[in-house]
Amino acid sequence: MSGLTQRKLAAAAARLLDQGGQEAVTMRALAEAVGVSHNAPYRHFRDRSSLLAGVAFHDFELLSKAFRSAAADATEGAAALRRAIGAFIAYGRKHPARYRLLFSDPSLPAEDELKAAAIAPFEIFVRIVVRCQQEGTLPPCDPVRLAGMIFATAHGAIDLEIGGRASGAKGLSSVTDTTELLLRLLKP
Amino acid sequence: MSGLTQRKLAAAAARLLDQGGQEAVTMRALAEAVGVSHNAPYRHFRDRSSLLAGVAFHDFELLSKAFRSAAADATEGAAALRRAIGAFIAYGRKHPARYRLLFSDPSLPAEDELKAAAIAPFEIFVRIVVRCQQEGTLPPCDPVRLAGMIFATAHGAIDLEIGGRASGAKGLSSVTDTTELLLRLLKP
DNA sequence: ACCTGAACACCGTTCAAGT
DNA sequence: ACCTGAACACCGTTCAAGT
Repeated sequence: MSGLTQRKLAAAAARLLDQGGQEAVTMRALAEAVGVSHNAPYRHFRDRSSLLAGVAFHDFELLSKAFRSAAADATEGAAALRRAIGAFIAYGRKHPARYRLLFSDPSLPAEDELKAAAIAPFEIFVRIVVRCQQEGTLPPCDPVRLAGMIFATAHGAIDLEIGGRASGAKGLSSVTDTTELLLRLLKP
Repeated sequence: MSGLTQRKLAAAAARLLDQGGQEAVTMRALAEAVGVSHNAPYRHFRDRSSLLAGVAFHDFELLSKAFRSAAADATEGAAALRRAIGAFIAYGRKHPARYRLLFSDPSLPAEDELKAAAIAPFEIFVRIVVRCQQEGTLPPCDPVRLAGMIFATAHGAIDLEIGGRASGAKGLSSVTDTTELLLRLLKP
């Protein structure tokens, strides 16, 4: 697991996702990008689906790191929450195809290792929400549900934007606007 | 436009989406489902992408109708809002692949006719939000932004659920829970 | 006008064979 | 152990030809 060639392949797949989206990630384009024969990737990944799972695993850890930094760098919970949401939005905008792979694509395999990596960022997010509740900047209620709700709003706004569904007429012109409005109205 | 065979093809495509998701909708499977040669669909749709656009157009109108019914059948704005959100959730759960096609898929073409159909349900949704504001069951602020925010939350929760990202640990076990929590916390 | 079969350039994946 | 070329069963799409 995770030998050098394997990591090189996953990195190349991430690049293909950024450049041309899901459909650009063909096993053959990947092989060519790395400079091997069209079927060599099968030595390192069972199939296309588990290659994408490898990219997703890496990126979930990346987001965990970003959320941890947000929590550590801010002195107040409210600031930590805004930084975490900001990192989430920035990732979605910079890497739309990878974002969808992580948070939307229903074909992503449900392996235990990947599921654990997927839950990690959310758990950090919950801890930030708890801090806000202790500070009194978020209402007192079940923190997991509250975090889930805020997370769903951010995800929905990001997904609508990168899917091109957030025309001005929809009041979703800015993802930051949407999440800011939510946080403002949630203030107790 | 919209001859009999064309509508039969779009209906068959919707069925394929429901049964096997995006990847099951191949021009060849579609042709077989309707009983014509593998390239006959090209007489009615420019390509696969515009076939999917045809399905999306039909479903946007379906949702507009559902939202209009929600608005008409309820005597109070708050009830209308819950019915509209309920219809939105029910559609997403019953037709996940079609839901993603309408609200997530970035490859959906950006034709004017389709964009108009896509905005229609949201405009009805905004009017319901305005009614809630007049009743005092939603806070007074820019209604389009508020509607956009509620819509984003519902979409995010639905998308996470049909993508299999809403394990219990995420506090997103029930989409209805998430939207209910939002509406409860938004009550002025 | 509408449909057909053949064809082209792609795919993912497998397999026997090489070093 | 790792890579290769050939092959298979699929795709979307085009085109010349039929009625």
